Amino acid sequence: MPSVVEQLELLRRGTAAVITEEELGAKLERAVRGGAPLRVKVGFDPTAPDLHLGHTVVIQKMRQFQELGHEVFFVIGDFTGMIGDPTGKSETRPPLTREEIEVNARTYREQVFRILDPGRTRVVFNSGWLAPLRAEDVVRMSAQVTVARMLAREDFAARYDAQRPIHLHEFLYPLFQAYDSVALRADVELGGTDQTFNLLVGRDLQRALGQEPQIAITLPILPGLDGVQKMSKSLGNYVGIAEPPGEMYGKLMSISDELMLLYYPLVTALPTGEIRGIEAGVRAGRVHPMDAKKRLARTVVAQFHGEAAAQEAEAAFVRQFQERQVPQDVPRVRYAPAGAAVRLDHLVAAAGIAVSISEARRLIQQGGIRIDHQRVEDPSRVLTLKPGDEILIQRGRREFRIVEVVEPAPPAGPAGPKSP
RNA sequence: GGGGAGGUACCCAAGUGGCCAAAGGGGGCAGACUGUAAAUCUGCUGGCGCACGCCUUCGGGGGUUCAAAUCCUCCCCUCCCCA
Repeated sequence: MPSVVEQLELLRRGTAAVITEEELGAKLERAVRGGAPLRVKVGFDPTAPDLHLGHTVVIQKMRQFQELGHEVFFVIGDFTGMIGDPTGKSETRPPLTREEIEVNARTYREQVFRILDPGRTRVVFNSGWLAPLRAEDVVRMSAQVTVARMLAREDFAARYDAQRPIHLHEFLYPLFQAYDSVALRADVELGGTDQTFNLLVGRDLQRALGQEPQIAITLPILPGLDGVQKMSKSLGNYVGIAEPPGEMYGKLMSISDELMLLYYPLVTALPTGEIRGIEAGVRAGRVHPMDAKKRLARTVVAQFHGEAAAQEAEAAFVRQFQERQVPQDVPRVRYAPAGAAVRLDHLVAAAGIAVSISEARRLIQQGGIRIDHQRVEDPSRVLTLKPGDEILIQRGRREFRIVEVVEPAPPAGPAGPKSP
């Protein structure tokens, strides 16, 4: 195990706060001497079926602990998931069902080992110790925190001020999370800066129950692709770590230059010096921001899919968006028209590229649709189709669909239910 | 337990009998500009019909009216103040 100084140096990197560094040093000191590795805990709500880049900021820190020889506990909050973490939320979350939690937990597990070392990760479910708690235990825990302190939390305060509901059980969330630390005898808990309060409650509860308090390490929250709100699945501004390389690459290329510079230190493992160099180059105009962004996208894709896939994603990106070529893997849709004559708007809707005929009409009228590379403007235009025809439909710049015309369906009617 | 304020489309929010498929903003989509940038500008943003037409939608049910998001009634939900 590396020296305390070396460990501290690495672990401190990229963090928002370490509460407290002295205590962390002391714990590391003991670990180095006695050899007992630190017990590092991170909790995840099994709400999002997809892990995204935002999660990886924390997961990469977990990985560092592992590399230093410590033990990492990946806590799946299957019990607390039924409450729903109110952190940062402007309203009560709907509770998850047992089944949803199980499905989500499984996907979590699959995804997290793209980064973590399975050999040094203990995946645990907090229902294991939370479900058996007695009312008495809950009462005792609740006595540790005052309502005023809860209301000091910005998210709760905001809701309170806005006269929005805050349900009593939401107050229990930080407590239960804190109890996870007690149950695991955690030495360290990691989380985003929005978790600060919860992590601190963990320290309080441990102290109250006679344990040495954990070190709370917070990491910056990764902004979403919009650059405004934090990255989250439900806001749709995310890059999932299980997404195909092309998707990932494309999403990263669409972010603003400012955001790109912010992403570099948070989502890549590139050496600090190198990142500084890129930033300086961009700011001085020596490096074209687009090239810097391509590098970011390539680096991230390579992290999850390998170097080859990253190269391929970049090549495909250049072909499709810079050279304006049609991508190779255009989804194909079979279409059985009711007759030989088909109106454009119907065709576009049937291809699944517009959600309704009305939407198709609007898109066409606005010049957003190309048929076989030709922009079309009259939604009422009639095409004559025969089985075997193939039509390339393009919506905007990034959506393509190839419609294969097949034998007209029997009487039933047109309707082109397409494959997913 | 008493008093008061509310529930409008994806979100926020106007609208208090017909001119309301419902102002405005956000978000989203498309177009222009570009580096798929971002920012900005323009258009669109319930469904079905080519269309001035029809259908569904203002917490839920029932009612008044030629006509309801708007009036009445019952129910559900939220917030505030007092106890």
